[in-house]
Amino acid sequence: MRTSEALREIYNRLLAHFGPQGWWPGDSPFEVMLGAVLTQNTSWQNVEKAIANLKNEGLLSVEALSLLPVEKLAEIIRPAGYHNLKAQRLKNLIALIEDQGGVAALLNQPTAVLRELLLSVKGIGPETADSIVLYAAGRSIFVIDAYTHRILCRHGLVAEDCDYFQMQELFMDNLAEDAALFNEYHALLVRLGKEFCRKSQPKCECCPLKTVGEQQED
DNA sequence: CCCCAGGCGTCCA
DNA sequence: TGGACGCATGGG
Repeated sequence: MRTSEALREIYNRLLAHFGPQGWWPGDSPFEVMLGAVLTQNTSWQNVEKAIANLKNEGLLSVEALSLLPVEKLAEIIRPAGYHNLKAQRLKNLIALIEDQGGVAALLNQPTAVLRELLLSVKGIGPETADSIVLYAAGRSIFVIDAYTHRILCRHGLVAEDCDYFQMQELFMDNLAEDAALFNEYHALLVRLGKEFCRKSQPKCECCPLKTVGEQQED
């Protein structure tokens, strides 16, 4: 089975099994950007608490967060974990947004420029940058995360040492360039990961993908 | 008690 | 260039 066919088959099965995921969970591009930083190595459940705190404090704006001392911000986002680290990272992101003339102006930059601007922020790496490019700006870039890596490895589609950009190329070289497809695909991989492919479930039994790439039928 | 979660920067060989 | 480590809260 060719790679492009296998990736399509995986997508079709995930969509049939789970249905559309409606990502990203967030009410605005700005909230998506904050969530992308807050969810670094952290369960979304904890991120929701931090975002709820920000909303309750009326801090879900560039202006409010810009004026807020980093120590205060850290306390408010404490449930998301690494709060001191993430408070500074959010501040760094806010500084970029202001420097670029606001959220809309930043997100309207050409995709490659936007990506480089985000990566220039201390505390924003490939996954966080790509999450913002795809889910806040709506550009067709494929987001890779720990679940994606684990799923691809466990199904023998990539080697264990396959890095972020190799996995990203795997998807982007073998799928139509379609932001809606990339959006749903990544969300479905995370859904699959949460339910069937956590570290504590090494067998991946009952996984809806278990025969993809093999010759046998279901 | 343990392990783990939608990463990233730093340090060191 | 790449592997180990710190960062930290909350759930199972």
